[in-house]
Amino acid sequence: MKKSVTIYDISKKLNISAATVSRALNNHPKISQKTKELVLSAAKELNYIQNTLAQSLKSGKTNRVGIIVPYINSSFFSSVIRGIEEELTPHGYHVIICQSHEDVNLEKKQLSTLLNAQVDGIFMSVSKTTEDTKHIENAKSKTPIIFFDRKKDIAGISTVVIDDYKAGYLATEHLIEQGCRKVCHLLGDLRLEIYQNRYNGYLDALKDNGILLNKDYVIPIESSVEDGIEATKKLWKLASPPDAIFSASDYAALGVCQELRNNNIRIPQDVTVIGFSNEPFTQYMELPISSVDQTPDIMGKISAQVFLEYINENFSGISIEKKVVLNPQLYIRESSKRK
Amino acid sequence: MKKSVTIYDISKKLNISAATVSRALNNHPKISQKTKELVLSAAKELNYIQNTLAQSLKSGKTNRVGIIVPYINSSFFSSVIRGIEEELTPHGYHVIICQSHEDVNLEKKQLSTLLNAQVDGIFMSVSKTTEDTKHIENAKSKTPIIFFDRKKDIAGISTVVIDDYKAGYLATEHLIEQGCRKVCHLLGDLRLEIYQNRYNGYLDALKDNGILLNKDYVIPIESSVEDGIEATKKLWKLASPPDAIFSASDYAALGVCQELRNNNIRIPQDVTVIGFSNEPFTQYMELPISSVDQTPDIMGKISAQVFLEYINENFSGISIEKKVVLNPQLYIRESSKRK
DNA sequence: ATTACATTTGTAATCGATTACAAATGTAAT
DNA sequence: ATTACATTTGTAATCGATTACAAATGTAAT
Repeated sequence: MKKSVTIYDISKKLNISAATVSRALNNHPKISQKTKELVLSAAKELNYIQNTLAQSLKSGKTNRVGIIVPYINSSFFSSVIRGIEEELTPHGYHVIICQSHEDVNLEKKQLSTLLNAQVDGIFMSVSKTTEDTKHIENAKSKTPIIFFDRKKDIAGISTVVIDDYKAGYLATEHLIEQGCRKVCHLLGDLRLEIYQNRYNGYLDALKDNGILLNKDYVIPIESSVEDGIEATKKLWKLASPPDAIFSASDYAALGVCQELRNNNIRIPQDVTVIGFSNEPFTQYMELPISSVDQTPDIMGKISAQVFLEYINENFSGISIEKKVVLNPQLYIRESSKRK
Repeated sequence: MKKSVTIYDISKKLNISAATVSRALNNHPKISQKTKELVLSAAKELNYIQNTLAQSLKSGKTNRVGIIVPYINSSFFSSVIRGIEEELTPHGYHVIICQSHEDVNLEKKQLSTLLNAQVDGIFMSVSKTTEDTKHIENAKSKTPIIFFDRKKDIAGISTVVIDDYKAGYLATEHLIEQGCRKVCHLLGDLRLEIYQNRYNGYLDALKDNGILLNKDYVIPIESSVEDGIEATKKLWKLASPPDAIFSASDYAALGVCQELRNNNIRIPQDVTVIGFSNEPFTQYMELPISSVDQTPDIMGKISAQVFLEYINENFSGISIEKKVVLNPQLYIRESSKRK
């Protein structure tokens, strides 16, 4: 380690006290203009870098927030992150991004790393394997936490999510409106609320349109191309294959489309397909895939705003948890457009 | 801010000194087993969290490294990040991810934020707009820096890259081997070395195969679907349109395929296409697109190893910069396979 | 009981920056 | 020159954890 330049080095050089240097660097009003200029130029000359560790230790504020997501390489999560960044950067915060890789143990580790790093707040979307939430409830007493998208019901934690129920309802209703009656659903991992809600939306849309649920038409999947292919194979072994597929995952919807094409089943004439998340590839396909957009940029921005409000409220002693629910946006493309 | 529990709280509770508490928590050999157990259980009871700010301030080591990438939502960069993480996490490091969004000013900011955060090292891939590198040379004297993929030539900075020249050469050669003679190149931003190298590989592969360069066949693009479409339009206005396209970007290659399909030009019969980066969508297309894989996971892992070696060497006083060059991998798919 | 030594714990300084309070210096009026 | 006040700077404690060195305590032999 290179020994770093401190305010003492500056103070020695200028024959003034470290306190004065500190004040000059922070543009304290009671320091004369002349001294400020001297200090600033000396700091530049010595290539001084403020040690934020020491500063944060003193102030109890790090101006750092943490974000824990299952993984960063999806359009959805990286867009939320960008939204949070864009909202917080102007307020002087900087963002630490951690991945849980869908593993609750890693999530615990990341959480405690962030707490150790004394972040001023944590944004998180829980992993699939997060069932017990003690680690989160525990962290809550140390620093404000905000859930986005994938939440757990914990008192005192604000949440920003989309209306997954409505999204599931609208997607299903859209397929029915295209003339489909045998609508099936590729169901996401029920350990996550979002998938339960999308499923509930699907169920109610069927009911409201007088369609009886066929349990064979509900197939649990992971969010992968392979699972989409497998699900399709299963469905077309049924006596009566479906004429519409609402997938809780874009990747699975992609697998569906591949498998249908391989079997010369036409989309959307024979089967309509809609996915979820509006991943960029859905619009790039030769046959663009319909999908539900979760407005991740807005989700990020609003999460950040909720955090900032919390920080301010907390100074004045108030502190109410917020529950923000955003509207999903359907993107209807060729895969489900029969007109 | 909630006031945090410190070792003093524990020491008061147990009527021992803070020094003993500190030693017990760090499993110091000269502390009796009984005391260690007492301290550990008291710490648990009080919900004690070690303040790494104070610890790092004392030790001069933060066990934190920074990564600066242009953006995180590409398969390439998120895979490199994951590679670095997987290699460093077992060594107790944790990773701060920053995005420059291709903006040198933001890059400067992120760099100084990381320096202020006293990271033990910085991994970076420079932005497109980084021409002047003073900020990086400056940072170099504060903390070890490692370039991956997008580097600048700065003495004393280790680099881990793929052989982009070879990649360009192999991709072009592959298209020629398929029987194509009118091979064109969608050229990336020349402010980045990687694109210059890919271009040079293209040029030499042409030359070695006795094909004269047609300057109309080299079209500068940004890495986007739109630019791929535009480039294709330009190319097919030529008297003699190409029969092969080597794109320095997968997204542009995708645009090419879309535009060709819209004009009923067959791939690979009429035109062969190969992209670059092996983004997941290339294999998911109905007509899968050939691409060059940059082995980002390996790039990440090796970058991390170079860092760890540096840290160790530095303790023994040695310090040699390393230049690692990885081999690109061609993934030949339908878009360029004429057999 | 005394001594010699090993084991365990405490004292106090330190990392770098901040800030309440005190002290020093400057300014203007008499 | 003295006084009263304003402006500027310094002293010293502090944030939380670590550690060299010193001190205290325990153990075993005489």
